[in-house]
Parts: sequence; structure tokens; C-alpha cells
Amino acid sequence: MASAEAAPVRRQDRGRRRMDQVLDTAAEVFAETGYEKATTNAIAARAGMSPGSLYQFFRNKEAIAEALAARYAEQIRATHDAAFDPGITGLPLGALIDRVVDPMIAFNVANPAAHVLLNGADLSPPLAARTRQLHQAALQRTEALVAARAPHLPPRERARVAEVTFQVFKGLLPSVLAAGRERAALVRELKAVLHRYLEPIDQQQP
Amino acid sequence: MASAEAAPVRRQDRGRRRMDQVLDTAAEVFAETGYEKATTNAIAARAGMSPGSLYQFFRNKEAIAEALAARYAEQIRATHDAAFDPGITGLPLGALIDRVVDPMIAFNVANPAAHVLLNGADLSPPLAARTRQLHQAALQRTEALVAARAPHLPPRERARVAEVTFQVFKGLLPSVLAAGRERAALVRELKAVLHRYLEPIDQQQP
Amino acid sequence: MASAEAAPVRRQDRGRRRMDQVLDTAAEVFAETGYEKATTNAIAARAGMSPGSLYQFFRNKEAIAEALAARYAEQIRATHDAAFDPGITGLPLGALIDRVVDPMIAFNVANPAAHVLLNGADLSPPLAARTRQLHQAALQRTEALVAARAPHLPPRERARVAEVTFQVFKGLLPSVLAAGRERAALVRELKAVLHRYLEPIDQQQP
Amino acid sequence: MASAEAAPVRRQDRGRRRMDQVLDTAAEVFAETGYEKATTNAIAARAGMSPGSLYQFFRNKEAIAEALAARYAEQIRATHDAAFDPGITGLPLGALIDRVVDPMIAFNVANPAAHVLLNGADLSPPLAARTRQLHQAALQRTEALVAARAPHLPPRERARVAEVTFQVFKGLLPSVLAAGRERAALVRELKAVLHRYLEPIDQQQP
DNA sequence: TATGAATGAGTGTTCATTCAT
DNA sequence: TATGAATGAACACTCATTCAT
Repeated sequence: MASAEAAPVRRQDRGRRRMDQVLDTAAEVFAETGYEKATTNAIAARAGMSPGSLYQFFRNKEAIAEALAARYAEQIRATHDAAFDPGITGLPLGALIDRVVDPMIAFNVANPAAHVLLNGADLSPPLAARTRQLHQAALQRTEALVAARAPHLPPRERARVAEVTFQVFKGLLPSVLAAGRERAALVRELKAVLHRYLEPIDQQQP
Repeated sequence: MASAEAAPVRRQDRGRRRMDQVLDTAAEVFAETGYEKATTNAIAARAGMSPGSLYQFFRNKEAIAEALAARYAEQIRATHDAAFDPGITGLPLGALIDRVVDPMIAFNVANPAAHVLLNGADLSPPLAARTRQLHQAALQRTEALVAARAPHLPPRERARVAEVTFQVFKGLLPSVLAAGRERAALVRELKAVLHRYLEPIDQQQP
Repeated sequence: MASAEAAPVRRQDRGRRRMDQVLDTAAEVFAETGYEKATTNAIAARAGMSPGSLYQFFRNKEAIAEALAARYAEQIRATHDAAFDPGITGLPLGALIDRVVDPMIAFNVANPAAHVLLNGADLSPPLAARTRQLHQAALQRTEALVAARAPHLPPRERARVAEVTFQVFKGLLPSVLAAGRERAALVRELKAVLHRYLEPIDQQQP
Repeated sequence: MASAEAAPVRRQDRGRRRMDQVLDTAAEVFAETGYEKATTNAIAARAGMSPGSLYQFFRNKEAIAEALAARYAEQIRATHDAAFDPGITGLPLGALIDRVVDPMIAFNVANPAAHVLLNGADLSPPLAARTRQLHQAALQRTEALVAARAPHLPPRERARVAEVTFQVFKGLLPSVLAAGRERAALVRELKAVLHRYLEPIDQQQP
């Protein structure tokens, strides 16, 4: 019967939920103070648990950031999977940019810690290596897009275009996140930058 | 006699030289390890002085970063003053971008700590506020440029264009700094982004 | 019915068996890592139970060591009871030493944790006091032996001889336990030390 | 002039004295509580300094124990160097044992922590490896002695005799250290054990 | 003025023990 | 009775900052 397995399953569920809770809290703290200044005790306290409990879920402070990065990478994947259906490649460039930029902006607005980990100014080398997967997750999506729209570009150049596109997005992101009333206008401007940059490369004909 | 006044002056001079020396060292350390991980003791040791002496020049660790930011702001001003002579406003857009981007890239290559302070992922809010002057120094120059080339834009929009232009530069800077053999190509790409973005706004007619 | 009483008895039995199981595991862990470094969680996990259950059997970590010491004391008693029958007192010294040393070596080889508790370098004073019963159990046996073979010795001196005999054994034990191929030779040497030490005191005449 | 160098020398001297002071304190604490239970903060407090200062002298807790072991090894060497003059080899066995045992007992009475480190029940493997030098320092002296007095023994057996001699001493040491009024009698007994053990091996003829 | 030893609050982390389920 | 998640005091260690010399 289901009840025979229910207890451990429920327990596992509770553990998972608690872990997610910790990650939520850690994301808040990282976003507010940066990775280095965030203290594990502060994260624990804010998650309503003791320091010891925190370490039941995560081996150490780095592991929290790693798990957060993995979670963000997964969400980026899901976001993109949702944004693209097979027929999208035929869209005009402006519409395509809307389809990619809008959910990514929404994701970053909802997850301000993602940008902290993506920037990783002070991250220790092993952590930086692990959070690079976040970078990779976003970059690969961009590259796939470029490949679809500019198949004539030699691979090296294509990679460079993807890198530039992604870094332009990342570079403008802090302003967008910090903006209040002006956010919509800034996003429009961001899209304009990308549109004008990519238009000459784009092969898609209307 | 002159020497009656020379001593204090010389002493002041020596203090100035020593302070610059500390800032040089601090820049190295910040660039290598990031602001948070940099220790004042390491800076002092590398500057060939005792921790106590360091604190004779700077109130605390933040003050070092602040002074460094001020110095960079000054250098940016000097760089730009050198790059622009009154006649520059008449240049074609591409040439103008070369005139601005090239020295700024050169400056950032020569001063990798500038970007650490500009990004300030983990910077404490009071420090972030003070290092923003670095941001402002660069941003104001950009804004003045935009004003000269796109005088028709309403001020609010002009500020936004400047902000976007600057953030695009800043966003691509890490890739440029990290690039080896590809740096020149990346810089060309950066210029392409800016050129295509600004061209429709630019009023300058040949 | 019998079953009315059988249940609690069986439960008690099960409890006893479980307790022995825990002690077996604890002995392993103590022998491997020493008392201080051994963690109660590790003992519980290796005994296939939860930390909470462990504390149902033992008040705290010290209590485990105490119970283990008590068990070892009991085993030493049993070992000796088996080794000595009333007629033993008449044996030549060498044979007598064989009869005592061999089973004690065997016991310590089989129970390496016994020596950890006997040495108790880092044991807290209250625990050291309690594990001294292990010491006492072995020491008393030795003293009884000395009393039988050297009845002429004043009690104070007799106690000293027993103490020295026992400490010589204890002192050489680690080497014996650590020895591989050389163990037999070392045991022979140990016996030689004891034989030469005790011979002048021994009253037994052939 | 001497004064030109006096300042750094005096500073060095002060540092040396302070380090010795720390080691003295650490020895006390190790002797009282064992290595594992000794806390660096307790050592610092008892040495009249802050935790931070402690770490200016020693990299970590292990380093304190290592330095202590090195110091003891050195003292053992000095003690032995003082005890043996070239002519000693001709002494009767009893006198020879007096010449070696008495200063070693005195050393261990004066330095009770030496025995804690020599036993090293809970010492971490890297530390145990380092404190083994203490073991070696004492063992090699013993072996040299055995070699001089029993040159006919095959090397393997000679090593075994040295090991046994040393372990007998080490095994009885705790009793000697713990003894009050009885210490002298116990030392006599220890010497008796050694004398009777070594006599048949000793080649020296009167 | 320069020194560098000294400080001590604060960090990440562990683990014996408890308690709601 | 058994569980194992939760606890929190304590630890080793760091580093910005101070101050006697």
C-alpha cells in the first residue's frame, strides 16, 4: 500500500522542502551581502534553524552556493525550454529577442542572487569553477540561438557573437535590476542594443 | 634658509610617494584576490611596510579602496582630457569610438583593479557608494559625448543611452581583459556593438 | 500463560543483545580512532541504529566507555578463572608465566579497544576513574598471583611487585599488538623480562 | 656597534622567550587534559595572551605539539650527552643503569607532557608521525647503549632488546610519575627489572 | 614617525545530546 | 520504543585594527 512508503517519502519530501528553504534564504543573503560577507550563521538564523542543521543539508558554505548555482542553471534550462518551441526559429529577430530576453529578465528579477554568483568577483577558484556552470548554461543557450540564425558564421566567430551577446545582457542586467520606474525603458534599450548588433548577422528573411 | 621649509615639504613628498606606493600594491592585491579576500597585512607586507604604518596613511581598509577609486577617477579624467581635443566632435562615429574605447581599454588593461572596484560584487554599501565615483567619472564622460552627438535627445533618454553605452563597455570588459590572442577581435566586436547601437542616434553628418 | 511474562523478558533479552552489539561497535571505533575522536554518531551508524536509540541504552558517550570497561573486566575475570585451577600454584615460574601471559595477550589481540581504555591518555578524569576498574581487574589478579608465589613479601612490597609486573606487561603490549611477524619473538622477550624479574622473588621450589 | 643590532636581536630574543613561554603553558595544559581536549584558547589564556597572538608563533594546534616534541627531543639529547662520557661504557651494569635512568626520570618528572606526546593515543597521524621523533630520540640512545654492552647480539635482536628496554621504562613511567612517597621505591624496582633483564645479555666483565 | 606584536570579535564547522514524531 | 532532524555550545583559526616602544 502507499502508506507503507508514505513515511519515508514524506520525510524525504520534508527534507527537500527544507533544503529549498535554505537555498531561498541563502539566495536572499547572498543577494544582499555578496558571497564572502554572507555568514553561514546568518543564513541559518534567517532560515529559522541552528547552524548545525544547516550543515545537515550542506557540507559547507561553498556547497550552498554550488547547489544554488545548480538550481539556477536548471531554472534557466526550464525557462528556455518553455520559451522555445520548434517553430520559433522562423520569428522575426525582434520577436525572437523578446522571447528570450523577457523571461531571462524575469528570472533575474526573481533571483537576484543568480547574478551575484554569475559575477563571482571574490569566489574561491573551486567555487568559481562550479558556478561557471551557471555561465555555461546561459551561454550555451545563446550560442545555440546564434547557430540557428547565423549558420554561415565560422564557429569561432559564432562563439564570439554568442559571448558578446550574453555579456551585453549580463552587463546591462544590474542596471535593469536596480531600475525602478525606468525598468521597462531600459529593457527596451537593451533589446535595441541586441537587435542592432545582431541584425546584420541574422540570416532569417521575412 | 630654504631648508627650513624644505624638510616638511620633503616629508610631505615622501608621504605622498609612500601613499602612492601603497595604492599600487593594494591595486595588485585587489586585482589578484578581490576586495574582500585581500588582507591589509598582505598589502602592508607587499608594500614593504608594517601594518601600523599602513594605518598612518589610511583610516581603514575601505579608505584604501576609496583612495584607489579616486585615483582611477582622476586617471580616467586625464585619459579623456588627452583623448579629446575640441575638434573631435566632428569625427565620424567609428573614429570617435576608437578614440574613446582604445584608451579606456588600455587603462583597464593597465589597471585591472579598477574593474574589481567598479563591479564591487561584495563591496559593503558605504564602500560601494564611494567607489561609485569611479562609475560616475566614466559615466559622465560618456554622457557628455552623447550630448554632443545626439543633442536632440531629451535629457532623460540621453542619460539612458549613456548608461547603456557604458554598461555595454563594462560588461564586455572582463572578456576583453581575460582574452589572450583574441583580444583584438573582441575589441573590434565591442566597437561593432557600440557603433550599431549608436549609429541611429548619432546626428553627426559627414 | 507463560507468554504474559515472556514478552518483557524477550524484550529485555533483545535490549541486552542490542546493547552488546553497540559495545562491539564502540570497541571497533574506539580501537580505530581513539576515545576522543570517536563520535557517538559514528558508533550509532555503524551499529545500524539512530543516535537517539544509542542514548536509550547509554546515558552518554562516557557511559559507553564505562560499560565497555566493565565488560572487559568481566572477560579478564573469566579468562583468569579459566586459566587457573587450584593446582596451578605448583607450576614452575616459566610455565606459570605462560599460563597467564598467553591468554592475556590473546585477549588484548582480540580486544584492541581494551588497551585504548586502559591507557586513557585523553580520558576525562571521571571516565579515567571509572575505566580504572579495568586496571584494577587485571592488577588484582596479578597481585593474587604474587601473593601465592611470594608469601614472604610484606604487603606493601607485594603490591609494588604486582604493579610493576602489570605495568611491564601493559608497557610492552602496544609493541606486541603492532608487531607482525615478530610478535612471537616479542612475546618471548616479554616473558623473559618477567621471568628474570620475578625469579629472585619466587619461593616455589621444584 | 652592538647597539646597531641590539634592537632586532632583543626583539628576536623576546619572541623566543615568548615562544618558550607558550610551550611551557601548552605543556602544562597537555599534561593536564591530554592533547585532544586541550584548547588553543585555553593555552593562550593561560599564557596570558590572546588567541590571535598564539597563532603568531604557531601555525596551528598541531604545530604547538610538534614544537614541544622537538624541544623534548633536544632535551633528551642534551640529557644523554651530559650523562655519557666516553669512559662510561666500562661501568658495572647497575651503575650504568643509574646513570641513564635517573636523569630520564628527572626529565619526565619535570616534563610530564613529554609522556602525553610519547603515548599519543589520539594524535592525528601527521602529528603522531612528528612526535615519533621523540620516541626515536629516546630509542636510539637506548639502542646505542645496548650495542655497546652486548656487541655479540645480532642487530635484529639488539633492536628488540632496545625496544623492550625502552618500553619497560615507558610502561613504568606513569606509575613513577603518579607515585608520591613511593616514588624512590618504584624507581628502584624499575631499575631492578632492567638490571635483571639485561644482566644475562651484558658482556661487560668487572 | 615607524614598527610589529598584540588584540579579540567573529568565522566556518563539529558533535554530543535532545525531542517531536 | 525507535527515529533522525534539530540543537547550540564550543572549537580552531583569521584578520582588521591598535598601541607600546
